Amino acid sequence: MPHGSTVHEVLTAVFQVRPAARTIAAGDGHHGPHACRTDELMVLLWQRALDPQKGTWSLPGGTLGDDEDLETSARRQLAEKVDVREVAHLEQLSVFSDPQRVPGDRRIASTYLGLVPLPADPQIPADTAWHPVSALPQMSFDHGTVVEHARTRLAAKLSYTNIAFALAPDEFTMSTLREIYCAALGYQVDTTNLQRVLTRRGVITATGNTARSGRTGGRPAALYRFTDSELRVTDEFAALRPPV
Amino acid sequence: MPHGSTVHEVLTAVFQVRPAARTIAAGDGHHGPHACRTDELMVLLWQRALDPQKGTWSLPGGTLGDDEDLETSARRQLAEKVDVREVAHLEQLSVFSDPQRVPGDRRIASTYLGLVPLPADPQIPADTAWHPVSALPQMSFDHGTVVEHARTRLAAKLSYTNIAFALAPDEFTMSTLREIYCAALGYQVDTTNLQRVLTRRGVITATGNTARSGRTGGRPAALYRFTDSELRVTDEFAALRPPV
DNA sequence: CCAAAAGTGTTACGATTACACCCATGG
DNA sequence: CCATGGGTGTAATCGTAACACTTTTGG
Repeated sequence: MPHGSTVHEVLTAVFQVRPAARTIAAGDGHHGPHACRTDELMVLLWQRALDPQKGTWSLPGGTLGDDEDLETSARRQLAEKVDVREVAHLEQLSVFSDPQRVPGDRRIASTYLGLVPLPADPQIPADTAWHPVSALPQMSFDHGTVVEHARTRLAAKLSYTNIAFALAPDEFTMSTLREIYCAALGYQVDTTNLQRVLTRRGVITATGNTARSGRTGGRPAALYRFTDSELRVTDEFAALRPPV
Repeated sequence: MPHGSTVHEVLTAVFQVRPAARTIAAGDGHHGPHACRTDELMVLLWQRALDPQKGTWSLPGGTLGDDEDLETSARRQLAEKVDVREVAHLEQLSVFSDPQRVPGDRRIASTYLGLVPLPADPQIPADTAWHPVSALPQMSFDHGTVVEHARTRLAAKLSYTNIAFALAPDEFTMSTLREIYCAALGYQVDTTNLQRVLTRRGVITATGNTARSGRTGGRPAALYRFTDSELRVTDEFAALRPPV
């Protein structure tokens, strides 16, 4: 065999919608009536302290163990290495198998998309940080491509599945849910229509409870929850639907 | 290490729409005006001559080589082992990584969906045969699950991409295309609407040529071709479309 | 009473489906 | 000239987008 060993690794793009930690220039105090600015979709990365590619940012992950399957491995890596346990949804993306994708021994990477719901704020190690998906730092190897795939997959599934359950808190107002969709999709979403679409499809259910109004007044919002806490396809066919 | 070696294998579910080779009871000579009966979606399988699971049917594939990536490997296996080279589209499905999925040394399987267009009729080895996806034989290991995933993926993508280019001949009539969609989806599709949907989306283009009418008469059909010969998403968002 | 936030209703539009009807060809 | 398959047109439907308007709260 011309090669040394081949190992199989797992890489996970962990996403969460989080308050944007940007330094806002003071004076720009006005928000449009539907501004999607406060929250942003972020991805969890750690910075390499050693070569190769010292200083670049990597996805959490590691080598697949002999007795675990990929999903188990992904969950283990997240728990052990970045202390993240609140992953509400984990799904496989594609495999990166180019023999030259990393220097040294061959590493075949199976990649995952992981979603962490809103209230969680895991303690993460010092070399680890959340980065806005819209402004990634210098990424290691092909990890930037993985994040891009993950973002694309998430945006697509927001449109025809209930996948947002894994980004939202247990109970939420429509405004909060709208923030989440805006952050994840990267464009404005109308609250009214969001409510109607998700209700029609049975994705969300009103709990009957209401939130208190904020300090600035305003009518108290009704609270909703996701009907299921597991991925469900709600609009399978864009066209050529099966006959009733 | 408690284990022997771990190998990475590639398995491909190769689909083609083919005439159903069923023994039809004579006398049932009538077809409904839109019968989707003549053609059927079939998958290429080979029968194991040795244990484990001797006699069961397997997907074509094999071990990943040291210097090739997964897609290259899949193409190589199909060319070498079942002599199939006319694969117009190949895409990754999921990875099967359960340590116990096959007896003996661990095998991690990356699975693929491959599509062969209509006019092709590759010479296949003696232990190999096309089987209707709707009536699979006794399958080896988890290969039945792979076929099921592949079928689901194909059906979904028929609805929002141009993936049918990889099942259709270069030039075709709408009737032929309808046969293909019916076979792949497993339910009736209206020719008129199929034409309109695909034309509106720019998926198919009229070539200007016409086919000759059959022996029984009938108006000659216009010929079409797919605009692209590579996968393209034509209807990304079922809902929550980005604002214009 | 005013601003702010939430909820409701209405309209318009786009895409798809279903189906009736007209056209061209071979026997 | 008639059966057969192909093509065109139209109406009904469904779901979503856009937006104006009403309701409820805090100051």
